[in-house]
Amino acid sequence: MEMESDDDFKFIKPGEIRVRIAPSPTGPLHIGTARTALFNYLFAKENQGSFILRIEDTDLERSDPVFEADIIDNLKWLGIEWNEGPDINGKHAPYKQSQRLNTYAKYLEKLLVKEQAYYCFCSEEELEEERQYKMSIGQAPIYSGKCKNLSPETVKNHLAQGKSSIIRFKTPFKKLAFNDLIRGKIEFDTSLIGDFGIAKPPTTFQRENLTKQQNLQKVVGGYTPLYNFAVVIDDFEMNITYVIRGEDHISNTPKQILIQEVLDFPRPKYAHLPLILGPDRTKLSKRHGATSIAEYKNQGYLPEAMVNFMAFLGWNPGNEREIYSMPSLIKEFSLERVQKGGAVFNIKRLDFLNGFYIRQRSIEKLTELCLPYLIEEGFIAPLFEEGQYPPAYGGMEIKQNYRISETGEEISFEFLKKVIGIHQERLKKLSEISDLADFFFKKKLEYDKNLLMWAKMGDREISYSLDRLRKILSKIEITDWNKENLSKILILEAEKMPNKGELLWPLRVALTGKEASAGPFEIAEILGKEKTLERLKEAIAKF
RNA sequence: GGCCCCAUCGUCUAGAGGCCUAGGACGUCGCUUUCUCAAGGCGAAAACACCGGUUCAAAUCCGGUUGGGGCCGCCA
Repeated sequence: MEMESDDDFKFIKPGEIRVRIAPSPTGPLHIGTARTALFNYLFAKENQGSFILRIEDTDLERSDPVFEADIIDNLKWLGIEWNEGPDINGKHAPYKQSQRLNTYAKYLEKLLVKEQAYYCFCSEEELEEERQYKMSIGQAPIYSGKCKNLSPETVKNHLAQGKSSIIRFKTPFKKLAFNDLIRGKIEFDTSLIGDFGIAKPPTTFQRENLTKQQNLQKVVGGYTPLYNFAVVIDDFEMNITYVIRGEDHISNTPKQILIQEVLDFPRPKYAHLPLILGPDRTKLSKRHGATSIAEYKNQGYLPEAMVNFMAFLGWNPGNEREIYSMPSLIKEFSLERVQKGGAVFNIKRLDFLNGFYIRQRSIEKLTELCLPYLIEEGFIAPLFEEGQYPPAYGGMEIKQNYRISETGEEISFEFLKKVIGIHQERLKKLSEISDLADFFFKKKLEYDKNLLMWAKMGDREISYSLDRLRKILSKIEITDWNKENLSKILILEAEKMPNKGELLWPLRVALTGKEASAGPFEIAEILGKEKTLERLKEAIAKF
């Protein structure tokens, strides 16, 4: 479905603030893109403006619908929603450049006719050589303009022969300045830019894919637009008033302004955000570790933590408050308070915020969030009637009964809530629940008997403590088996010892097999009398 | 190499000429609590890159130096 540019954006309100995020679907949603999206979103919301998602998929070979879906899903997961786009089933789809090729062709033709763009037949090898040479003699590595003055006949002949070419913009020489909302005046000498490419011929792959859906004849010679050109056309057509993007686009800005000027487009306001940096202070990239939002989501970071964290990468409200939800960010955000310098991605801070938000969640909600990790680990499996097992976890009802894989025992959602509940304040990310709570789902605990020893206890003392525990606990009625009672009785008993640890440490280790864990009383309560005694017996057997 | 951008604790930052003996947060360390680990409370160490200038007064303004980064694609 080709869109006709002339009618697409008729609904735009005059004076409206309009921003966009323009990711290319050549990889999953990157943390940097997400942060840029967030700043655009906050700015739009704060000003009752429009926030647009535009998928920049002109490079068909590198673009992948999988990544497009990833970008959309994760933007939504973060709570960053666009409010405009082609109507699909009553919902706004994102704009896609691949569906707007006719629009680009129209303007490309215009530039060609006005002789503000020209065909360049130089080979890529030739160009690369030129670049290297210019760099070696200390010059700006720009295109020489060799094909700029080719005669119309020569061009026609080359084209007729099918000689490979790209279309270049005829960069005028001038001093150019723009006002950056974050950095102030930025100046360029355009003679140092060179004639950059604005459209390339389609590859065979592209041609095959295009002919199915596009009216190729309408595209000038089948050329597809390149970034700097497509952006200018789209930002104009979509009436973008503020371009808020990463600092890495500063040097693209004069190119885009030049095209705007030639085409008589108004100039949007620009704001270039500082980059997100790795620990080595270079642009955050794959080699620094996880860079996609999806990876963080899978590790068990909460969207509110991600949003709070990303907002403070290069921005702060100017007061001492550090915890912000999306609505409060919308209220407080301002471009004026955005930093100029790059911000190092500090995972420790993200962990802190995530832990904080985990502690804010209700236990019920937290349990729902944690269960997938326990299922994934194979500790538990949802219970289903015969043949009812759904294909993927996604469609499943979470609040239901489960089966412990190792023991076959059936457990309720309420039981799991208790398990998660005692670990709430220990979790930094959801995925950690498996290591923290594994002992609830194991048939037999594996641990060294030395772990049972607290301080300077010897075998005799341990045996005594464990035996004592077994005796006392077995006398407690099952109806009295709760952490309050257990605590009352056991603390009293422990106080008879030289040190409480001599009784409580062995108990906790016997129940968990761990050096560090939640408290023994709450664990014993959840485990139940039978299992608690069983584990004590197993511990005693080690001596 | 050329052009552009940037510069306060390890990190994110407050600071718009005197409120600065430079504030907060994460992290680190200590104390507290405690059977352990967390969480919580209290506390500590920790920064204005350098050199000039302007000014009675500079982290704040100006110039330079140094350092760091980004971009220089038939990617976006």
